[in-house]
Amino acid sequence: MLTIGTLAKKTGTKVQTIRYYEQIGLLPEPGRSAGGQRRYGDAELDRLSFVRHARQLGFSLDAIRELLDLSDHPDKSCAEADAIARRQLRQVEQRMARLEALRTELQRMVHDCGGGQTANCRVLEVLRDHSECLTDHDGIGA
Amino acid sequence: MLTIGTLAKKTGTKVQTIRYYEQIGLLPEPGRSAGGQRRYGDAELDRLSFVRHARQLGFSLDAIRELLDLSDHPDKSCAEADAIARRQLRQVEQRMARLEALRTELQRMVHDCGGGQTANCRVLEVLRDHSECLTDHDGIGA
DNA sequence: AGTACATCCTCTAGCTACTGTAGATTCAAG
DNA sequence: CTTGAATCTACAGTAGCTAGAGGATGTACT
Repeated sequence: MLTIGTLAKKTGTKVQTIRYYEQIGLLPEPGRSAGGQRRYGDAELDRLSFVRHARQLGFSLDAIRELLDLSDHPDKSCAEADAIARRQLRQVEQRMARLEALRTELQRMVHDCGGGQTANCRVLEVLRDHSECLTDHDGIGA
Repeated sequence: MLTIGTLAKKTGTKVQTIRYYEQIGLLPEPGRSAGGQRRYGDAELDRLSFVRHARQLGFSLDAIRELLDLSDHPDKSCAEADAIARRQLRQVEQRMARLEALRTELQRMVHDCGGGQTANCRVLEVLRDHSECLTDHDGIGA
């Protein structure tokens, strides 16, 4: 039986995050010690590892909820899990494309910066006037 | 003189977002009409455009605050603005590297999915067992 | 002048995915 | 039996907005 701290260490999760996952129903309520502290078994360890791994791959908690549900029903079709992963892949590719454009623009900004005074700073100039951009970036950072 | 709605349209910002920027001190309090509605001039339009453009390039509101401050003092050294932009560029490059790893992993997941039952679904298997990953992805989505 | 309707106002709450804090309790080692 | 680390609950806070309620204002038309 694992304490919440040990589980946290084993999965690279913060203790509070585990309690948060329990609160939002992503993890089941675990058993408790006589004194009321949470005690976990291997099933919970596996489930939390699954969640963390999916988070590292960028899946949202909602998507993970769906994946866990699929994982709990081995007779269901694989198609749904595949669809979720494909959706995730598309998102990742979109983010990469946006970042690519941002990188180009930022590189140009810092490259052109002569290091003089802000009055004619390239960085600020570009920010002031979008028309100076060579790329059409449209998304926010992510 | 522009109403908040017109300013919103011209800058591609939501009305609430403009009020939010004002609230957190990113935009100055504008003048008001007799009835108490906000009225904006060209200075505000420029400032908001600057903010939006920087946001599109992924700068945080805190970084934008710094950049605006530099922009307000044309005699200051350009070095700070350059440093902020370089920091941003580094972040973008880090995010890209992480996404690259995630994309590889996701591609492998969906490619290997045979479309059978979830019991032997490749997607779920990979999520269950990190050791099946070829890449070491460590960041969350962004 | 009256009326209809879009836009505006303030205020509050909600979103994602956590993270941090305070004050009290429990556990394990010596 | 004490000490100190870990745990408990509950609540507040983070970024960067977004949405809604309930009411006031602005403008165009008759």
